[in-house]
Amino acid sequence: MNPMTSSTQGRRGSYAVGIARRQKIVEAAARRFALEGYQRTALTRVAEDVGITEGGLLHHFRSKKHLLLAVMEHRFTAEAAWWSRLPDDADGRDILRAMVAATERHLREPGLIELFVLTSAEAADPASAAHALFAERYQSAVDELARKLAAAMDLGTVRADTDCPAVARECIAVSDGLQLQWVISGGTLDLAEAVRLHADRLARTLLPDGNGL
Amino acid sequence: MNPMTSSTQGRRGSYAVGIARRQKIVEAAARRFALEGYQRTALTRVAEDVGITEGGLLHHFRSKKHLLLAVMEHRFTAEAAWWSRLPDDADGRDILRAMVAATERHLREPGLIELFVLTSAEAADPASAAHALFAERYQSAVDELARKLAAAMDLGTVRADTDCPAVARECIAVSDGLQLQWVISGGTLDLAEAVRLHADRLARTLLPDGNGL
DNA sequence: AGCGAAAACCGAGTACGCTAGGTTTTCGGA
DNA sequence: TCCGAAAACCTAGCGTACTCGGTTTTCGCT
Repeated sequence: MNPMTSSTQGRRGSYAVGIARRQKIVEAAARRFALEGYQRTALTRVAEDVGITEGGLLHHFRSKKHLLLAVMEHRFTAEAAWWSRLPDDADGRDILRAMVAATERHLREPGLIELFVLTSAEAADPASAAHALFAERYQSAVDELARKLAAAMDLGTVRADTDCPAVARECIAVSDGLQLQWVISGGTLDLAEAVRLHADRLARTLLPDGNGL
Repeated sequence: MNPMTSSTQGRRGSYAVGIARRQKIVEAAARRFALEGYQRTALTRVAEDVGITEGGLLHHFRSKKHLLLAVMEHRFTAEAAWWSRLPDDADGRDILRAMVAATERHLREPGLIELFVLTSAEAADPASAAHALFAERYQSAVDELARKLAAAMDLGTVRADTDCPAVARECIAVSDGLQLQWVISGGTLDLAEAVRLHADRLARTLLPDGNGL
């Protein structure tokens, strides 16, 4: 998965010092970004935190955006791991409830949603590195959710006439869109409740019994 | 509404040259941003376009972000004007159809969605100028939509047990979230169709006849 | 008409993101 | 063990966003 952590035949690969350094940098950056915001953190400060020069830091991460991306990549893998814990034979109601639970999880990690919104904007530029990562992340997120919905449909816990990929896309769109409204409201909006209301309404058209959550 | 366009007693206000200049600047910036992207446009280029210095430009717009904001403000007023054309006695189905029509409108304006996503991210910072504007815009957008839904409910074209503000928030969240997925997909995703599918599903729980669009 | 205050604009300087090239350090293999 | 190639790191310099004075232009008011 990661070609930098172990030497490939022919190529050299990273040294032990480099790997350790990169880890320190990501940790320091994550701390600074959450504390004082992405825009307001200077690369020099992060470099100072780990005891190297700005130029030295740029050797490991080609740009400030690449550094932000590395921070986000950590979060994404953690998120994917959490979702994979939802069993494949989960019924329709379980899946919708997981959407709400995921939102509650996000709310417990301070600064995460802000960083997510920021990276999203960066990914809008097709030339950026974030673009590729986000494109892949969204694809797999939608696919994974659609797959679980389709499995539930096979088991009869989701109505047979459901457009699973479309519902999956909608769920993720609602999650992202409401997160945006949440940050802009300054945390005033009851994000978890808003997601719950959507999932509840969705349940009434999706589940065979026609009831909510 | 705009204290700069007309002289208030005591204060001086802008000069005619200044107002004309600002307009030229916003036009030039909008062109550049759409053409070569926000990040890649240098303020100096925009200043050159209108025949002044970078310092001169910064006199009118305190920062590059403020300039972006001015561009977006134009779009927002145009958007609000479009929505106000939807009559107050529109029935539930009309309102949902308007959501789809609005999306199709956005798709016809190149670069607009990218700029929107970008400004959203900026607005995540409570200290930024975009924050205030977006907070206000979202509030009025949600309120306006909720109001129209409530009016339709009074006329019996939307089910009586509908949580209008929640539905309004959801519609806007879906729109924003899908726009994000659209830019990240590089325009591959059929945005209008995705919005239509959501509106259709919503119609089946919201409208008294229980049919789609 | 023309005074004067505020707007409009310029120019120099700063901080930061980033590039280019050179120097030092690491560490696999002879 | 120690050679040397690649990684790790630094220094110098450029472009850009932004600040801070100072200078010029506008235009309401007498």
